Amino acid sequence: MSLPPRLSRLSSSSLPKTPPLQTLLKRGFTPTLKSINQLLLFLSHSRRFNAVIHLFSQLDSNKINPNSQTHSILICSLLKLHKFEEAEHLVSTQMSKCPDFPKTRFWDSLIQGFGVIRNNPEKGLLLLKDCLSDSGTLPSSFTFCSLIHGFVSQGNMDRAIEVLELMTGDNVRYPFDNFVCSSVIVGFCKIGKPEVAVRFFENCMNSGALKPNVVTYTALLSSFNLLGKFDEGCELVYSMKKEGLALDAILYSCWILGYFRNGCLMEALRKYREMVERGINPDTVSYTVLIDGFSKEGSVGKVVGFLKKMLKDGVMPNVITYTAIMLGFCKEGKFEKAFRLFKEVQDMGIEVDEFMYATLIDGACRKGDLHDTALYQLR
DNA sequence: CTAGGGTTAG
Repeated sequence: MSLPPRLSRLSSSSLPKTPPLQTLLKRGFTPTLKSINQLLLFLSHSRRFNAVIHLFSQLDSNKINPNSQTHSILICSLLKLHKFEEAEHLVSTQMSKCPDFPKTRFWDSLIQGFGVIRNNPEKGLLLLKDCLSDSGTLPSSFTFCSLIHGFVSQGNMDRAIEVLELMTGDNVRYPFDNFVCSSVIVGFCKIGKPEVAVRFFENCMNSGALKPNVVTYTALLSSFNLLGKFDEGCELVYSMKKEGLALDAILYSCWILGYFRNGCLMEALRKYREMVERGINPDTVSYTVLIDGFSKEGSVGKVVGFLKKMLKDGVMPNVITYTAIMLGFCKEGKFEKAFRLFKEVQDMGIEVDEFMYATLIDGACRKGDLHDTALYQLR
C-alpha cells in the first residue's frame, strides 16, 4: 500500500525525525528525567495529550521517577482531555509534595471542569470548599461565577446562594460583577421569584460595586415583565438610553414583549421599527415575540408579513415561531391552514412538541368539528 | 479577554 505522492512527501519531510521515546526506551536507552520532561512539554505544546499520558505510563516500568514538573504536564494533559477524575486524584496526591505546583490554576480547571463541562456543580462546590480550606489558593472569580451559573441553570438557587456567600466571605471578597448578577436574577425568575430578583439587583447596586451592563439590565427587565411592572420596565430602558448604553436585539425583544403583555400592540410595533432604524437586526426570538403578540390578537396579516420578512432576511423560524403562527391561524378559525403548516413543519424535519399539538387541538376544538377533521391525523 | 440576558397552550 503506497501513499499518494503529496502525503508521502509530508510524512517524510515535515514530521520529526527522532524516533519516539517509547522506541528509545525499548532499545535500552536511559534518558535523563530532564529530557523526558522536555519531550513531555513538546508533546503537550503540540497538543498530543494522549501521547503525554501514554509516555508517562511507561516511566514507572522503566524505573524513571517523575518530578513535580512531570506531574504538572501530566495534569494539564488530563485536564485538556477532560479526564477530571484522574486529574483530581493527581492534584490531591501531589499537591502537598510539590510546593511549586500551579495549584490555583489546577483548582480552577478542576472546579470548572466538574461544574460546567460535567454539568455537576455539586461536585464543583465540594472541590471549591476543599480549595478554600487550603489557604493560599483562591480560585478565580470566573470559577465562582461558573458554579453559580451551573446551579442557576439547574434551578438550584439555594446552592447558587451558597456559592455567592463564599464569594463574599472574608477570605475571598470578590465583588458581584455583571456575570454573577445577571445569572442570579435569572435564577430567581426561573424559580418564580422575580420580586427577589429585583431585590437582589437593588442590593448589588447599593453595594456600589456594580455597574450594570445590557445583560444585567435585560435580566432585570425580564423580572419586571414577570411582575407585570410595565412602567418600571419602560423607565429602565429610558434610563439605559440616557446612560448611553447600546441596546441590542435581546433587550429590545424583552422590551417589546412587555408592550404586548400590556396590550400595547401599536407601541410594540413602533419599538420594533425603532430597533430596525438603529441598525439592530431582529433574530429568531425577536420575530417570534412579534409573531406571537400579533397572533394572540388575531392579526394574521401582520403575522404572515413578519414570517415573510424573517425568511427574506435569512432568520430561521423555530418550533416556537411556527406554534405562534398556528395559533394565529386557529384564532382566525383557519384550522386547515394551521394543519397544513403543521405538516410542512414536520416535513422540514423540525421536531414538533406538546405546545404545538396543544395549539392545534385547541384550534380544532374551537371549530367544533372534532370528529371529522384532520385532528385524527394528528396522532 | 469573555461569560451572563429574551420567545410557546390549557
